[in-house]
Amino acid sequence: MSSILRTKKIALVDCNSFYVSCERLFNPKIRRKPVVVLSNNDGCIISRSTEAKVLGIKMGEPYFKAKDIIIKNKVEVFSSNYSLYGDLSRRVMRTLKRFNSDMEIYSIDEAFLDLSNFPDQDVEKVGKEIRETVLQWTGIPTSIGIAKTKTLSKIANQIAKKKQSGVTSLIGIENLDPVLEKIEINDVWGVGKQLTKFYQKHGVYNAKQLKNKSNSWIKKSSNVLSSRTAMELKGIPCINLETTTSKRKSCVVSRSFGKRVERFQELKEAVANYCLNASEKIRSESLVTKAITVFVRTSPFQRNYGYYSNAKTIDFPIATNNSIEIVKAAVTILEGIFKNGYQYQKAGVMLTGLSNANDKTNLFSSEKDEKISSLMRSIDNTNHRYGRSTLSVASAGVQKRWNMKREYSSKIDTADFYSLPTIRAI
DNA sequence: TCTGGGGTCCTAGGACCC
DNA sequence: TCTGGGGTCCTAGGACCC
Repeated sequence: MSSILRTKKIALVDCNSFYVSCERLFNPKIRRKPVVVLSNNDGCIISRSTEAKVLGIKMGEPYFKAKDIIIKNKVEVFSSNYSLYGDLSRRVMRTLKRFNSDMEIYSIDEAFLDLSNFPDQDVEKVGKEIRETVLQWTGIPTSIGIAKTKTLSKIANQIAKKKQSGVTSLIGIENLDPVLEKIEINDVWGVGKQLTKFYQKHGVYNAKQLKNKSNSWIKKSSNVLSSRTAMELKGIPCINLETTTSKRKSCVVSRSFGKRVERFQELKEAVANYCLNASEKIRSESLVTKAITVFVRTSPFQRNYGYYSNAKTIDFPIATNNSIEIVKAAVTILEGIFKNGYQYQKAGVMLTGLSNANDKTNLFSSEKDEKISSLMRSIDNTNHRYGRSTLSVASAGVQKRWNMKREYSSKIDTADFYSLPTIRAI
């Protein structure tokens, strides 16, 4: 049959409690215990094992609020270790690529696969094979949902999470209404807090009800994104698989401080460090930036003690990825927005209007530029070999009292050969 | 007294995602 | 006492132009 008549079959592979699973890989003692992983600065809970979810610990909950439950139930706590998670993520994605299907890496722990080339009746079996392979090769457990559209595969995935087999296919089911009826509106992909409120006001409480709303009503009262979501619930693909990794459009580096910061000098050091980090990132992707924004703010949770938040942007005359130039601009902005007498909690830099460094319009125009560019290259190489910030600029400082809090780090580095886990063949 | 209308481009802010 | 970080896209509204 022609490919036009063939149904789309999209699989969503999602790693279960990904960060927790990563930590468990290197620490078998916590396999069946409740475990949570904290965000930067040990601020919030961002990954929970099933056992931790059962205890009522909420996603995104501030750590200090959950501390009572955590201590009482001897929950294992970890500070986040992004280089470890990133490394394991790459291993999972490499394994998925072996299945030779079109693939979109959607986030650190999720990927969509196009399984349209398999016959309808085979996809569930294929799903199980993928799941077993990933588990065996990387040690990471996944859930897989398969359906005609991305939005439906998200729903299939939610169902798969609750099943022993970890795989759910909605392919070949004539009437999905009984399934969609059980999915609360806020659990639909693309429906957040605000839309949930809006839909509920209009009597839409589950996925089936949204599916049955008229497209024109949705478009008129919300926007095209919402109408796409509803179409996808009907089984009509509107959101394509993004198989080519397009270049990013912006780059943000921001951190909350381990301690409140009041002095300009310390703020300047922090911002300079974020700039070095961001410019190195865009250089590694051969990008240049058109503008930089710097922002500072005090804690939004203590608005009564004098809240202050400000941001400003500077445009570069010529798009650049030169650390020195970027730090200079950032410091200029900071001088403009810094105010004495506030306890700053967070600062960040944002590089926007990114474009390809090799574009004709961005060509280096002078010998001096060529020198700077080669200087940047050698800084990056040295830092890569001897660890970040071996080479830095003067304003970046050395004390870093504002640095993050990470009390519960597992200190596992997969670049260190001896901490690699051994995966047994089953 | 009374002051058009429509197009384009840009930006800030909001909403969403993981 | 203690509340993450990094993205994308859309829309409304202002500036500007003819």
